Amino acid sequence: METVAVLDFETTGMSPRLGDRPTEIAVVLVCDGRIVDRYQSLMNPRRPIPAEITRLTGITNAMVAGAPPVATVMREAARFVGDHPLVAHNAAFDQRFWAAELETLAVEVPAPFACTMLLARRVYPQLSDHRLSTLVRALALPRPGRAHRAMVDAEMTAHLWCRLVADVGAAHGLDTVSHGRLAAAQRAPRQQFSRTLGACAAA
DNA sequence: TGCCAGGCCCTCTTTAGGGCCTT
Repeated sequence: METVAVLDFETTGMSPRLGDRPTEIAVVLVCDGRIVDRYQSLMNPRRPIPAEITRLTGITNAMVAGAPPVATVMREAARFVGDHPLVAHNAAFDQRFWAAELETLAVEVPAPFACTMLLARRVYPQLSDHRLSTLVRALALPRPGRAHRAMVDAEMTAHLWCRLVADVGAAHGLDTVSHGRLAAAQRAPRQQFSRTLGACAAA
């Protein structure tokens, strides 16, 4: 049975290219439709957290002042993820920080990302928007705590991933829906989503 | 000085523009 690693970052801003860095990471391992392991840590970004981001996440400069350095936490997180394929909501965002920080540590990042936001746009086009909070509410998924903390968002994304796998399998008559199949189909044009899934199934 | 993400998607498009989504 395939295991995937669902991750979520809290950061000081939107772009590592502009100097933003992670303040917290959470990774949950999902196998056979359930969470089987968890990793979570605050980290010290060595730059101030803007007030508006503290208001959003609740993570303060005082909270990260005593946290381990980013490099230490990222090495631990990379070991925890191992070779498992990755999943995130709006994965382009988390992938940028994942790649940027691991690149500075000379750690290879071979695992591909699947994006629950791109997939949700394909699978639930009737919804008004595809924010994580909207999807959790619309699909009646578990909400384990305050949103915009890494572990809560990672767990909500994990539940969304499991629901997507189940719904795609049921809608397309597939016994198993792998990470690779969904990652390949998530960027297909909307009209070709089903055909791409079928092609991946036949391959 | 003033501005600064970026990839995807839709449409009043495709030689472009703007909304969505993450913090």
